[in-house]
Amino acid sequence: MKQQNETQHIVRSRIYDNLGLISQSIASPIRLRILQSLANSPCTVESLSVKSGESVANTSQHLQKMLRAGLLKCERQGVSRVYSLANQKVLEVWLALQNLASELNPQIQLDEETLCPEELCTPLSMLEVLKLVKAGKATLVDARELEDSQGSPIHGALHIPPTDLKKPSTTLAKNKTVFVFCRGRYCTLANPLVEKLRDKGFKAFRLREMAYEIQKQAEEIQWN
Amino acid sequence: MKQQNETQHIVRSRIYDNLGLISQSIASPIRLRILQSLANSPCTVESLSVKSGESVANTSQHLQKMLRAGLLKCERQGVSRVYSLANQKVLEVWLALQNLASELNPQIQLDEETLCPEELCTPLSMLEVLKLVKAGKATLVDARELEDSQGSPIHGALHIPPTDLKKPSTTLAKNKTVFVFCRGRYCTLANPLVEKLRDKGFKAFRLREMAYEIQKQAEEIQWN
DNA sequence: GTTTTATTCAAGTACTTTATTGAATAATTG
DNA sequence: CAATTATTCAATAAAGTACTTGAATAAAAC
Repeated sequence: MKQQNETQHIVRSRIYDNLGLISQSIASPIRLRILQSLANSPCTVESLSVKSGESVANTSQHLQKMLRAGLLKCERQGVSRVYSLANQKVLEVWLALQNLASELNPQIQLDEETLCPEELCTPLSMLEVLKLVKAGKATLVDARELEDSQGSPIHGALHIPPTDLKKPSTTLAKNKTVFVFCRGRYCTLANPLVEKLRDKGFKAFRLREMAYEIQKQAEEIQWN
Repeated sequence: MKQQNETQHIVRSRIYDNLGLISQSIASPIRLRILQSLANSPCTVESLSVKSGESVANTSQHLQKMLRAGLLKCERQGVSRVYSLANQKVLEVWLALQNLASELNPQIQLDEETLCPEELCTPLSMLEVLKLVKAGKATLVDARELEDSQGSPIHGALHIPPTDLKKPSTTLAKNKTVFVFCRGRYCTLANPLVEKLRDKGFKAFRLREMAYEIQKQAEEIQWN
């Protein structure tokens, strides 16, 4: 009995040490940026280095830290190595952290409002939006870069990349409300598109959610 | 337009810095232990120091780190200060982290099995268990210490603290299955109780979930 | 109003993490 | 097979974090 308690104590310590390691491996602004990039599409070291604004060597080191903790996987593709999330649970932690932050910190609330103004956002819940889309009463638009749109495609969404802003190559049904999403609450790609569409007389709104959240919600609808 | 992009860049940097700060503030085995303790009931510095096995001064410093990040709140109660979670979103991050860890790391999977053996656990989902309990076909038992049971009481659960193991002061209906919960997947308080009940001829199982998860699920049932 | 109790603070040392540099590697291309 | 490309490695300096110690604080009890 005493021995058993000792074993439990050791095992528990090992668990908490491992949990510490995993949480350490996401605990840095740069690594969170990387995670956010990888949330949308797998990337090479160089492209992550550009996106995060860090040197290649530094980016590589951050990637390896997360790789060692098991958060990422890495595969060769020609000359490059392509990193991606090991697992969708990584995204769940990242989302939980975003939710926590915006609840805890008034500064973050203000900053989120700057990037993703209330006025542009729909008052509807994502569930309601998706139901409208499914019923053919609304159009869902993906405003992300081509790379991300291909990395995590959303079924039923029309892709209008930032490059198409000036010369919109697609025609949207005028009588349907348009809901635009991008890489989530800290991304502003959807904003100019919503504004442009409103100028043209559309009813247009942006969603705060990132593609993964939309995908997840859409899957849930399937089963009900 | 250029200026707007610059503003967005600054704002985004500030958000990521803040997110980094928050994630830093949970990234340590000791602080995760503290979080786990606080998930069940508010605690004084001294009791957390005992639970985590660290000196009072060190515990206090860890607490202040989380307090500064906004994760905790603190109020005086007589001579002592009582710390508690600022917000349930903190728990959501902690749970997401646990889920991630047990998916990523085979070592953690093994260790979890040691603390919370499959053989003791119910194959039913928590939703199914709660429905049985609600229908009066099963008994829900809280195996936590008195302090935790009072800190986060679960409506409809019968409390059998560890001290009651030898002289069970309560009588359970023999014809109902018994489901026991404690502080969650790294806690072993429920195990001896389940074994004891099985010896006595009960159908008894433990739940892996912590009180907060049970509470949350129970609330969801209310609305359906 | 002195003592007790619970907690924090300040200072110090040991350790870890970060970003930078330039060299090393290893698959691919010419 | 030499050159190119994408990435990692190794070494370093600077910054930040962790734990300990003993003193300081501040509310409560005597």
